[in-house]
Amino acid sequence: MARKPADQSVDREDILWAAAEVLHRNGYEATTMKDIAAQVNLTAASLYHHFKNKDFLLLSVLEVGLDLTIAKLEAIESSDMTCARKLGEMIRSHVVSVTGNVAVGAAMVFEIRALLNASVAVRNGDSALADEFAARRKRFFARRDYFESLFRNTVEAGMAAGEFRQVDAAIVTRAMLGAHNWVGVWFREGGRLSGEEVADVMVDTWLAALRV
Amino acid sequence: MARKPADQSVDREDILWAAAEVLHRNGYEATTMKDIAAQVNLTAASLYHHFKNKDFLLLSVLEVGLDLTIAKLEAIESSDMTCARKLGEMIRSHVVSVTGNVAVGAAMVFEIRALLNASVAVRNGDSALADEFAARRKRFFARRDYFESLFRNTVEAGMAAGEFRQVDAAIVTRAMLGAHNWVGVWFREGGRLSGEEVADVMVDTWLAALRV
DNA sequence: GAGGCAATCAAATATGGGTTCAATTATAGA
DNA sequence: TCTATAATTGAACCCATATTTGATTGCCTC
Repeated sequence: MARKPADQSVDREDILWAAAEVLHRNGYEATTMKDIAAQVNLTAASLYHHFKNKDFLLLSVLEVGLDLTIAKLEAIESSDMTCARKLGEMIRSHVVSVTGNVAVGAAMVFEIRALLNASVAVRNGDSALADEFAARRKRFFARRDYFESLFRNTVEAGMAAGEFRQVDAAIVTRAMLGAHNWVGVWFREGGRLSGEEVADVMVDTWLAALRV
Repeated sequence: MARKPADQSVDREDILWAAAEVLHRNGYEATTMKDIAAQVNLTAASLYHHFKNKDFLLLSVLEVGLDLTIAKLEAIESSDMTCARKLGEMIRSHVVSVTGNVAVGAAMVFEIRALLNASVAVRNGDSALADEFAARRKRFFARRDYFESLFRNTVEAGMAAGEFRQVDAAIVTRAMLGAHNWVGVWFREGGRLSGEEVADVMVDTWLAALRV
């Protein structure tokens, strides 16, 4: 009943992935600290050694997922392909991310509302914690907006370059992201199509929607 | 502290809409019976006069939302327009539903997982209730599949008729529904575009994606 | 206007879940 | 080898929440 041997100990990372997994299955409110802990063979109490509380844990999951996705997108954006190529690669990358790690993908999508309501710190009356959380949450949403802008900018650039037809880039971008996010809901490993194949269909669909 | 005068009494319907509202704001698990009750000036206890328990209440909300949407879609499907016209109308109808009643729309989307996990009856050990719930839930999911099929069939019919290019109808349909569902997440009354206008963009986008 | 049903509530119950705490042990470094 | 630190735990705490119960009162019908 104490520290585990080094070869079976878990770190922050492990907990994050486990949490993503459980979060995907149950949703934030329905996910208990015990559930998450069980996934890594810990007790609920142990989680508090790694995270301040449940809200921070959730937020960390979302941050990690978002960062991973953004990193891939940035690499594509800074390449020198045509806008159409770029957009295609971005779509593929996003969809593959979602299918490859449904947990994080779905968490990203569905737990954001929980994040908005998050208020454990407030309930506790610990205003320092509450402030820190508010700040991090704000940063997260800013980053999510940035994520969205990577797609939107590419769409707009493509229109400017005459590669795409004229559309309401903001709405079309959100339609696109909605379609991708939704994949995390219905996609099942071992189904008719692989993640790559779903991604192919998406790329084809959106490029068709935008073709001049 | 008893029955309210007839002119201010609430019925099942009122509670359902109120619940949809709160559910949209907070999500299933974070929504308390008290929250819902407050929305209609009742106490939590009173809700149990109208619904067996929280799970049944949620399920009822989803059923109502789905039924409304399906009714509109069926009317369109049974008309004698071209497939393209039909699909356009279906998209418009769906998107307008979502923007016009974000509560139900979002509940539809986001609370389905809660529905999957729903287990109050089970927790209670009341197996009669559990069975009844399981049956209704099953029916709900069947109906949701039917809802999806209304779109998919139209896409397929359009392909067969040569109105649409050849695509993976199943995936494209889900992409479409994902895009629409997502509208419930970001749409805000009083934003740059009205619900109708958003619907227009969606129609345009999907018909473009499918045009030969 | 009496009886019965419908709708409501306050209060009590039970339980689950987040969180804290003090104690315990592995590990790394001196 | 000794010590400080990191990781982990069981148990306790506290509170919010779903649900039950029994009583109360408006309303409709005969």
